[in-house]
Amino acid sequence: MEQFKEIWLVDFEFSAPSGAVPEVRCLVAKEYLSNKCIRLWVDELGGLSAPPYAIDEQSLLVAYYASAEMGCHLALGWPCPVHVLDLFCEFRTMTNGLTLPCGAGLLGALTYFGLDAIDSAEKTTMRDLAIRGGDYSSEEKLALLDYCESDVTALAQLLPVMLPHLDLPRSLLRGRYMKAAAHMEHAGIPIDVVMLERLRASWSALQDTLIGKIDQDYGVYEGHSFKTARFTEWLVSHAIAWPLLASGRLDLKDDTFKAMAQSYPSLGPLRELRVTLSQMRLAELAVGADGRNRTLLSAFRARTGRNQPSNARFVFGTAVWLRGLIKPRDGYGIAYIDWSQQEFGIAAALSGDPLMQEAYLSGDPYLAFAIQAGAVPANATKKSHKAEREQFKACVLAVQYGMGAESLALRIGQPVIQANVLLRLHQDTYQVFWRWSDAAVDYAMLHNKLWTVFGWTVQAGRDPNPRFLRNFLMQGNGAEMLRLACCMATEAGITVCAPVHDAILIEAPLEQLDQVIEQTKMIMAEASAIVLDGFRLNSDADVICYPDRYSDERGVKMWETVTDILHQFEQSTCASVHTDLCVGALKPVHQRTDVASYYLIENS
DNA sequence: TCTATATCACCC
DNA sequence: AAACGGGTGATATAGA
Repeated sequence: MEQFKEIWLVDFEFSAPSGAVPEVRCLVAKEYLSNKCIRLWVDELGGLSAPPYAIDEQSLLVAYYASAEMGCHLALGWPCPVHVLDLFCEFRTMTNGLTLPCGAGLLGALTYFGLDAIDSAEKTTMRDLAIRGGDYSSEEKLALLDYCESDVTALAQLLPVMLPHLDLPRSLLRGRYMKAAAHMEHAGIPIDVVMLERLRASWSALQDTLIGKIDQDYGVYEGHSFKTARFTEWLVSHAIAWPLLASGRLDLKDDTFKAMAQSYPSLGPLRELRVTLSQMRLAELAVGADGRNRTLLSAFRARTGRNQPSNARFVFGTAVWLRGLIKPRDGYGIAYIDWSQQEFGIAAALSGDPLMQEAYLSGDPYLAFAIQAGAVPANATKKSHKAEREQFKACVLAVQYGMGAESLALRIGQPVIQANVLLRLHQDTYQVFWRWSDAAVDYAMLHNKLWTVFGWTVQAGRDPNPRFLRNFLMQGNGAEMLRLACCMATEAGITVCAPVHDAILIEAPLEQLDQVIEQTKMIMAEASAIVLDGFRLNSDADVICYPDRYSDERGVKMWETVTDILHQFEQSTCASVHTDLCVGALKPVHQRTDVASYYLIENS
């Protein structure tokens, strides 16, 4: 800490409307060494082109949940500090895996260290005041500034208590990521808002249409709700025995439906309907007035250190077909760039298994594994041995999650004995990896913790899940790699729209797109080499140029289903409004009883 | 009618 | 007890 001449404890109050960048209300900054304090309301901040505190190489900014403070910097057009220490990140990694009585927020950290905390009711009141917006009386301004200062005071208490626990270079690396997170949260993902509005306008009617035709034959829906009681009646009247859960309720998993539909084909359409409706989730997608999907990434929220944005608000958390809403602005392109077989590569590098590394570097680890295991000839290709490759791929993924033979067998539709053979081949082929993996579990059981290369730590806790421990070093180090790549890319001035666990979405003007993609791929390779001590992972890019929209092959059918029905609606509306123009050209939607059944997706 | 719980489905 | 890692969230039903 001696390296810093100034240490600024900083807190902003702001509101963050859904999909928008933060609206700053006020700022309190206190210099830890001199106790100098700055309190400013937003009208005094707007004129500043940089923060009223030092942000150079010799200064440190300390905050709790610094992505918020950095987001305020960006909203104000201010540069970010060179060095950020985020006590939230540090508290998370110190206590990761423990159950905390008061959570991992500022109050939780204060409580954990036995420090005085303001009560959470007051916090809520003040937060509501910040969110309210509009005009503030001088009393309200004073109250909000006082509250803001109380959080800064809390930071001042927390810092000396936490400092002895910190590994500063690594802490600063996490702080660095909070800056990157703020940049990504600020950039957001470009959305086709016209299509979004069309979908929202017809959302309920779309579901009516989908349900309408199919449910005629079953009568198990009430409105948009599947009713178990009605389904039970239907089963009784058709003399079909249905699997039950331990609780005695019907087992309504899609897998069960799938299996039952094999025996009773009349169930097929109902299953398709249930699958389709389950993908109709759009509710809270957070899109700002400028058409960008912005939401809290919730950095370091997951036990593995991953980001954990809300699935409802974040377009990469919804059903894949809705990614069709992602569309670059005029003149721009976007690219989704992901590391190829990231976890396999991490396992190969960190375990030091030479055969696994060789398989990774071959470019097709799954096929390479099959060849190394002697299951296919050395000259086998993805085409010539498709089925075998699929099984070895499933086996690799199974191993990464600690899957057993029974589950793998179910997954690949093979007898358990075949799944056992595959798993045994993995153990025999990658012995070095298995020794490393076993050692990680043993270590965690003995010493109660594991950590990533940059010190993100998890406590095993009592009765830890050995499959979690086995997976942690791959997932946790994958998260490190992603964070580092996001830092490097945002610092290079690349517009990173979002991180997606093993991928990042970038945006650039069309004339620079190819170059930016190359640069990003280089950065991702570099980030992998830094995390994996020289081992470089490959990456693949999906490129989307205006006026195209993002499309994920897994969601194409559903996208077409929905947009086609949407067209029917809109044409029928058009027909009623402009009868002259449309007469004879269209049938009203209620006559198109084939629509729902025609467009429903097929069983996979 | 509201809330809690169980179950299920989605994402990487 | 189960045995697929990390998550969030919607929905149906049971219970207050």
